[in-house]
Amino acid sequence: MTALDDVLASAAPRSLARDCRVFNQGETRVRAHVLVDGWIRISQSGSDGGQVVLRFIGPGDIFGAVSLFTDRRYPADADTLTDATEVSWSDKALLELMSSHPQIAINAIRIVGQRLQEAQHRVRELATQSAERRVAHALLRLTRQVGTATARGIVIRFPLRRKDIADIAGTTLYSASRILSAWERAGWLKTLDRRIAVESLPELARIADEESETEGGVIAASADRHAG
Amino acid sequence: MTALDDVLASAAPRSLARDCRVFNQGETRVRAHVLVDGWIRISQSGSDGGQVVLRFIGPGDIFGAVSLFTDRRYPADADTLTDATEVSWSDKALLELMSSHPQIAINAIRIVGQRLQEAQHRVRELATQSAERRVAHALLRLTRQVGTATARGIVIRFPLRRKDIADIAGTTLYSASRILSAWERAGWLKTLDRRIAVESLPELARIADEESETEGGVIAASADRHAG
DNA sequence: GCAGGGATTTGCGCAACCGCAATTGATTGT
DNA sequence: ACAATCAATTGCGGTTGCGCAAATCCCTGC
Repeated sequence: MTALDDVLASAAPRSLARDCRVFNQGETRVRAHVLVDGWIRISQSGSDGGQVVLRFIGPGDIFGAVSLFTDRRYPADADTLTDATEVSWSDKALLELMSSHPQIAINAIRIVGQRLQEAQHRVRELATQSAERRVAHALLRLTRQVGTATARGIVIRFPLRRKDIADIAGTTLYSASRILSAWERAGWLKTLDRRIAVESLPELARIADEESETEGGVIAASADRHAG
Repeated sequence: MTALDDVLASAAPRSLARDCRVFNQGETRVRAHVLVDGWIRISQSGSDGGQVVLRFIGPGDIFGAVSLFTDRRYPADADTLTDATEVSWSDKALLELMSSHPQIAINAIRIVGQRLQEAQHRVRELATQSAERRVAHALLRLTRQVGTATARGIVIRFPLRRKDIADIAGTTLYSASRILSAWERAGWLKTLDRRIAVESLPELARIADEESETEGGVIAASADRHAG
């Protein structure tokens, strides 16, 4: 029997409607999931109200799997952003698969390792960079991961509220709103029906990478304009 | 041949002096390391000056291994905090070990998975909590990971500068200094020769967990005292 | 014991950013 | 079409925390 046969034999498929909870942070009946179709948001919230979006899951991505190896509780919430289809495996099935096909385990290390590096990169960003730069980075990553080139610019595949952007970039609803509407004013992007269309990637990249040479972001610049 | 025999046969041991660089961020001759003895600091710096401490490595911990599975560059710097001994494996040796002993790969997933969860937890902390709370959390983690109970309280095993604390908690040298000296004034800890001794864990835990009910940390409280 | 150099503290001013509150704009259900 | 709900914007004031600069502390080497 090939690895693929084994994998498929033990998989449990499921259909999910839009805007529904796939699993809850803290839940203990953990399974390893792979998204076949659609989009899912993984977010974590603290005992205080604080919340962050950890990542977006697209077709082909694994999610919820790490918890099988740690404390057997999901570390975050998963919500569908669109209609979606997933398959999942029990801990027992997954361990058997990995034992008989070590390459599966090795691939898993690659994936988890990449996410670890991303998370650590994000830790540095949050610890050292300004809110505006973080929003710029967040948008750049989104365009790369889930952007579609159109006549209006690069459109992000699913609707995002200001609060979502804030939770991705690690700032507040208000700051996110101010930053984004400043960029709209500058003509670098547009939001239409919660869907963000980036029209000038280079400008965002400039904000994101700038050596903070007191050139200031758009917010500071527009404040100057009011004063002058 | 047992798994352990295989592992030992392909290991390369090395001795390291204190305060020396084990590997550099970006280096491409990557190996998987295990620390046998001593302590190591893993830190990441950006093209701007920004720097964060990602974690401390103690006896028995793996480090630098994830890079074998991702882009084959170390994602951070590693420096010894004490004299140390490590063993390491080439990518080839590690992959062979994992292929012939899947349990090794599965254990690796557990370890990387735990670190991923820690990193994500830290992302949330940085995105949502105050600098003072983050310093409190950092100290609590340090006491748990590398604390020794003594007559003077729980002492952290290796010397830490204020800048180190700042890089761990994601704040600045100045803020870290103000926060820690406020806590010293309150009698909750002492620093002696760069070594921090925590005398009142409960107070730190209170700061770390408080629902931010405007009870305020020590900094705000002492400002009040000056004003009053 | 003394000079030198890093580490730390702290006053001060300032920039970033938070968050309420009020308004406007958009979306949905009946 | 209209009310009700939800999202977004923005003025304003307040807080946090950054960061320079100067003073002090403390360790190390001579």
